[in-house]
Amino acid sequence: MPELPEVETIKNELSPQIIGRRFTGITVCDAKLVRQPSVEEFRQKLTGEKIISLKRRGKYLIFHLSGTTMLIIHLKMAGALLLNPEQANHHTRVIFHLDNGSQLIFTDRRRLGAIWLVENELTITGKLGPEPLTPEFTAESLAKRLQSHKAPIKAVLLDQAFIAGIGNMYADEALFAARIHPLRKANSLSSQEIRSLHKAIVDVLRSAIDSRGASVDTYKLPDGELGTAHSNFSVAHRGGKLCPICGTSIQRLAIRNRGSYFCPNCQKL
DNA sequence: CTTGGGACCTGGCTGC
DNA sequence: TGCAGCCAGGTCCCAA
Repeated sequence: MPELPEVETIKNELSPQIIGRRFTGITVCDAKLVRQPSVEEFRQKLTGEKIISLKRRGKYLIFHLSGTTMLIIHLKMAGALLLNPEQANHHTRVIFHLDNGSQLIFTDRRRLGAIWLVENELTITGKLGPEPLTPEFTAESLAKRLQSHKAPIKAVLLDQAFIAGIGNMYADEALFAARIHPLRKANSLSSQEIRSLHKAIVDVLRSAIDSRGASVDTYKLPDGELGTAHSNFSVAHRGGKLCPICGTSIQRLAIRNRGSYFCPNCQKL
């Protein structure tokens, strides 16, 4: 599932391949994924545009273009961006043709992904909370903002308006690393626990980026390779397996209809 | 404002 | 063997 480390990795590995290239044509195989504007307008406006830079905000990929618009892509659950894949993929939704003959292919088995072409990126990303890997994200700012939330800490970490980029896997991993039960009310954490959580969030995300993301389910890098961050997971996607610290069986709990994995011994309520 | 539940979407897996 | 139903989860929408 693409979360912050996966989208960051895609951005890093795609950038040198596509910066400076121009779109020579767009093939839309599944109109559902093009959210804005109409498919026809999308194709017309994007064709001929040059890619100036590639950025990430939360889990969104943002292509800055030579004209006044920008291309924004969200991979949601099962999306991937593949550059010149060797095999045809029957989940291909959109093909971006580049002026060096390359094809950038958006595949998405579950059709949940989304693409926009907008004048102002804030119409899409404006509601996002702080980026966890920037200096603005401190233990102090985290503590202050947690005070007004009494929902389970797991639910608050998944709220993109509270903090951008954390998804189900890395929320579970960060809470485990900080030894915090996912059902703890956000405003009940001690300042020591908040410092641990802040460090855990940063460590978990940085470590996953170092491993080029986690390839659970369908996540692939633009060159078709897999990330390895999932092999370092302690609890995420490890229901019934043993806690690497104490050997207790990892439990699953549904929070906001999301599977939450934790160690009942290391993360007590 | 915060919160929590359902919907979207497809495919792999499980159990009868 | 077939098939119903669960599970995976990022985000939007709506109701309380």
